[in-house]
Amino acid sequence: MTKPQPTRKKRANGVESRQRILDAAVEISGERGYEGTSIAAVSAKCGLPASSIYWHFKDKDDLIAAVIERSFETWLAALELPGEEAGTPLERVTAMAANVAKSLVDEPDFLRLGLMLALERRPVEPRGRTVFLDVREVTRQKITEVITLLIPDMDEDTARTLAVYAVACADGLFIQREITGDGVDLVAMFELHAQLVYEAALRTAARSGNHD
Amino acid sequence: MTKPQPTRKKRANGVESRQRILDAAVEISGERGYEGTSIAAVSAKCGLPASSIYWHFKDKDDLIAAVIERSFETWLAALELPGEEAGTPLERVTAMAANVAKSLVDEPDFLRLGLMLALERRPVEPRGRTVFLDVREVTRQKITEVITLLIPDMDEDTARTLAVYAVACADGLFIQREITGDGVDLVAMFELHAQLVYEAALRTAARSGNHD
DNA sequence: CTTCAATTGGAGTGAACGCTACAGCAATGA
DNA sequence: TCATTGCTGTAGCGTTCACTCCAATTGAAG
Repeated sequence: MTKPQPTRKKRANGVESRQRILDAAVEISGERGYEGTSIAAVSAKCGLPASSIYWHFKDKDDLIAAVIERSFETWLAALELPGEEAGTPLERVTAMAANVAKSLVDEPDFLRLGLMLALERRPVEPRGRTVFLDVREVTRQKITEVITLLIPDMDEDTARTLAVYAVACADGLFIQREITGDGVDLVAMFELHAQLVYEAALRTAARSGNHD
Repeated sequence: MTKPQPTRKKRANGVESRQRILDAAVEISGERGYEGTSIAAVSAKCGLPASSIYWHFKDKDDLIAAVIERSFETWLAALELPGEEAGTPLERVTAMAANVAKSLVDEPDFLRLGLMLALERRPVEPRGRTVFLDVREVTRQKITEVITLLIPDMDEDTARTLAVYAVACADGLFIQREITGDGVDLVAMFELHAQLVYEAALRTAARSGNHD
């Protein structure tokens, strides 16, 4: 078992360096955006020369995309709906929202960078932007599933609209927190948001259900 | 009346040039953000040399700030609550939201730039960022006034929280539209949003009102 | 016509940008 | 031992950046 894969982990320094570069890059790009992220700054922050960065990543675009890709799993992990034993549907939904909010407070760089990329309109779209939009799309689908799971009466179309609305507002609340800092309780705001959307969904379902 | 101000408008070309520079700058900065806005690009788009830009504006920071300042009034104009003759309170609120949405669809550059500035965290904060945050704060106060006007029972604190929530979600919905393009109806989304917030406000007021 | 201030045009500054070339080095496999 | 591989260090390439200098132009005022 010591040498079945001869082409693996010959030098462990490589993967660690890659992480250090990504750590530096996520921080800087999360603060300054795409154009504001200079290779020199990333190099200075991670302590590795520019040539090392270009050994690990094809170019700046590739680096930014890798930054977002790495945060993907962490992000999805926070997006789980607690099981039925966790309480009423409303409690489960608010708990899920609080979970997401907490992960955003802990590591805001990912979403901050993603939203900046989403807002930018540069002639050649950075790969990181499309990757982020994919993440967002997966998120939207998960929310849609949660809605249809908790409110089976609801038709697919309304559920999707509500999910779009829910995700969009979540982005806005995140930005609000970035602006106001600790002055606003993101967890509380997310819980309020989850409650409003959930109640709106209930009312909508009841309305369309009564017509049959 | 033809020459009471001898030091005014000697050469009309100046003010027009200033407008052309700002027109170019709002477009470019709305697409590429602060760092992505190069003086050379603005110069090329407005047809004036860099020296003219620097004659009208102190530096790049001053230019970006001026871009936001100029959009201030246009923005506030769209933020008016229709009078009582316009219908029920809910109709008035949704009409106001639709109005804002329309103005955002027409001229998205202002808010796109503002949100990018708001998200960025550069060592020396651009003046344009603080100007935008001021605009946002005025907006939030106006929304607060609308809520307390339409629902007098509501206490000031809850009204403010709801206003923060309403403005934040509006930003998020705008971003959603920027991502999805014409695939999402921003006006409809804003109307839905206004309705949800209004109903939530009604329920909150009723709840606290019943306790006395 | 002369004067003068308001603008424009163009050339140019040093610094920072993304990125590359290449030598050097440490560990591995033969 | 020695060539190979994986990664680092240095130096520097061409380009673009924000910004400046200053001569030229233009319309109004005296």
